[in-house]
Parts: sequence; C-alpha cells; structure tokens
Amino acid sequence: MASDHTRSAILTAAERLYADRGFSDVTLRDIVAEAGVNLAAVNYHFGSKDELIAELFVTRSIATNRERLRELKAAEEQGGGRAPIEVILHALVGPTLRGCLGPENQRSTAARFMIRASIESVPPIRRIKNREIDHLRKFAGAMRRALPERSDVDIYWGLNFALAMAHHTIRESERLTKLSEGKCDLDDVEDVISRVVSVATMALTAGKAEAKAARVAAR
Amino acid sequence: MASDHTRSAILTAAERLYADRGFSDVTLRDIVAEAGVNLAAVNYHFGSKDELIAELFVTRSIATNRERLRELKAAEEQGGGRAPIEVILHALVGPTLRGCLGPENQRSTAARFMIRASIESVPPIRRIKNREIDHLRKFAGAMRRALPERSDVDIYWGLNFALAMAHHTIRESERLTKLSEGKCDLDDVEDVISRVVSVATMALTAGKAEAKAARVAAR
DNA sequence: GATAGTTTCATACAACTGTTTGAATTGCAA
DNA sequence: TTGCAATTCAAACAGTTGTATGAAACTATC
Repeated sequence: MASDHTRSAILTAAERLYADRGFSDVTLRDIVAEAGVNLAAVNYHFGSKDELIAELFVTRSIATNRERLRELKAAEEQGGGRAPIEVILHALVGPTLRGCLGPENQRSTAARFMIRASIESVPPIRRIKNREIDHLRKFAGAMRRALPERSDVDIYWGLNFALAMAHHTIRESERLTKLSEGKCDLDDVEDVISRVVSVATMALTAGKAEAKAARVAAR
Repeated sequence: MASDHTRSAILTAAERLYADRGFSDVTLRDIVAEAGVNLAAVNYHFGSKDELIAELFVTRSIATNRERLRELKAAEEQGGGRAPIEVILHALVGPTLRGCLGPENQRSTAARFMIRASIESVPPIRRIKNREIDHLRKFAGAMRRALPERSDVDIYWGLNFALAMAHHTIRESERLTKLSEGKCDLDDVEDVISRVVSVATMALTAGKAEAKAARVAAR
C-alpha cells in the first residue's frame, strides 16, 4: 500500500473544497489541482467521484455515530440498563450539533463539510443516510425502555422531532442568525443542545391526556 | 402575448419531471421532449434554466405564504389583534404540511415538486428561500404579541423549532415511515400538524424557570 | 395582402464533465 | 541489478450540458 500520500492528499483537498464551495461546483479537476496530483489518481484510488464523496461522508458519520453510542451506552450502564430520556436525547443530538456548530472562525473543515452534506444532500450521501436506520433503532429502543408507558408511535415522533430540531438548526443556522439579528447565539453549542433536548423531552413526557387534548384543540 | 401555450406546457412538463425524478437528473432536453416543444423555447420564454426553476418554485411558495398569512390575519382579527400561540403556529406550519403530505397516491404534482425542492435545494431555490425572512418576521411579530412575557430569543427558537419539525418531517417522511414500520401515519396530515403545533407550543409556553432548569440539568 | 413583430425551429456551439487508456515512472523484493 | 507490481502521468475519450443563432413560420394590424 506504499505511502498513501496521494490518497490522503485527495481526501484532504476534496473535503476542504466541498466544505468551502459545496458539492455542485467542485469538479475532480479542482480537487486534483488543490491536492497537487494527477486527474486519474481519483479513479485509481477511489473508483469514482461518488465513491470519494461516500468515503469522506462515511468517515465523518461513523465518528459521530460512535460518539453517540458511546454516550448512550455509558448512560444506560450507569442507570442499570435504563437511562433517563434527557440523557438519551442528549446522546442522540449532542455529537451531531457539537460536530457542526461552534464559533465559525474555529470551525474545522470536517464540521463545514458535514454542514454542506446536510444542506446539499447529493446521491452518494443520501444512499448512506438511508442505511442509518439501524443506528436510529438503537435509540428508539433506549427511548422505549426509558418511557415504557409511552406508545411506539409517540416514541418515533419524539425521535423524529429531536432529529428535526438538530438538523434544521444546523442547516439553517445562518438564516436563524439573520432572522434573530444575532440574538440566537449558535456559537454556544451546549445551550443549543440543551434547548433541543429540553423541547424533545417535553414532547415525549407531556401527559398523554394533556398532549392529546392540546393536539385536538389545535385542530 | 398570444396563446401562452408553449410557456405553460414547459412549466407543466418541468414541474412533473422535477417532481418525479429530481432536479439533478432532468435536463432541458427531457423537459422539452415531455412538453413537445423546441429546445430553444425554454431560453426564449424564461431566459435560462435557473429562471424556469425559480418561477416554478416562486409560484408555489407564494401560494403557501398567502395561505399562511390568510390564516394568521383571520386569527388575529378574530382575537382583536392578538391570536393564541397555537393558532399562530398552526397558520405557520399548516399550509406547508398540507401542501406536501397526504395520501401518496393522490399527491399532486405541486406537492411532489415542493418535496423535491425541500430535499435537493438547488441554487435558484436557495436564493428564493433566503428572501423568505421578511415573511417569517411577520410570524415572529405575531408570536411576540401572543407571548409578551417571553424573550425575543425564546420566540425565535420556538419559531425555528416549529419550522424544523415541519420541514424535516416532509423531507424525511419516507425514512420515518420505514423507521416506525408504518406506525407513524403521515397520511393523516391534520394529526401531523397538531403534533407539530403542540410540541412547538409547549416549547414556547413551558414556564421560563422550569425550561431553563431543564436545560441546565441536561448539560 | 403586404408588413412588422412574435414565436418556433433545426442546428451548431462551446465548454465542461467523469472516466479510460497506455505508456512512463517509481519502489521494493529477489 | 533485475524483474515485477504498484503508482503516476499526459492525453484523449465520449458524452452531456445549457445556451446562442439565424432562418422559417406564424399572427395580427393596417
């Protein structure tokens, strides 16, 4: 396998360019120019452009998922197989938000890349995201154990809304800053996380009757 | 302006193809073939491909926004200038969700197009969405009037989370169906709307102290 | 029915895309 | 050093894309 030099130079350059300019207007020629390697090297080392993008995204999302499961497992072990719902939700959205938000000037290439991936959603990335379901099922399971009196439907909706708030906040962070004229501080990641967690927790723990009543009233 | 025949044939064909196959793999040649018109007609009538896409999206989002404001205005007039927060949120997310969800087999081309636009987010559409801020400010204003004791920051976060839940549910409706093994019924649009509204309402009305405490505890 | 303005058409353009090829070079093992 | 595989390279390939052109067809007005 020799030195890996070319391979990793491509990965680094590609991640940086995609992060800065988005997937749609970065070509292989841009990437190899930035990496200082030959055009054919991409197909030689990765097979195709899509496989290069997939490798970039898989690497980063494996890291996030591992961190999620680490937090979840730690919490469940400490609670004897059952963790509080807030902690489960924290494990679900914390790593994602920490990986993408934070002070802009010190945001890593990886973070900016993941934001792009979240916004643009090109085919190879979409394919990978579709395989994420098994991973989410683990969280659904933990949530069910934490709230055994809750129906499956409510659990899934709670999970869906927690992810919704996290991902949308990442995708639209610029717009939220502009809309709120800077009043919403997206650099304070821990505050964002706790906001998402607390709303998702309320969604999942609000008395069944009263939640149902609120829904009916809203109709 | 003659008969408009060609122009509207292009619009119809384009919306249908984009809805079915997404923006990234539909070309102008596909569109003109479907419309039964000449290739040059697109540039003649719309100027460019991007302007065609923009016109499609603007038409649909104007309709949604008008519906939103209609509901909002009706509610505020009935309440003497101040509407209940649930009703405001209902006006905010109702039209969007109604426009995109519902029984798949009877989903309109327009609905499928808007789902695509929500998933793929191509440049001309992104540009238009960025101009939506003024529209959202009207809702922020109404929410502030409904909850005068609430801080601006909390209002904006609530608005952000409401949109998050609505848009994410649209974007990821397939995944939610698969994850929940069909238990979450996305065809019952009014139920989805009331779920989103009730969670967003809780997020905005939970006692300040207790919400803050929950956030701190979650850290 | 001639004329002016609009619309349609076939066709070409020019540029860019990811991928392939086959030869040159390199690095390592025998 | 020789031989062999892995890697790099310049170049070309094959296809697609959105757009422009200029002539032809149409339409309505006088």
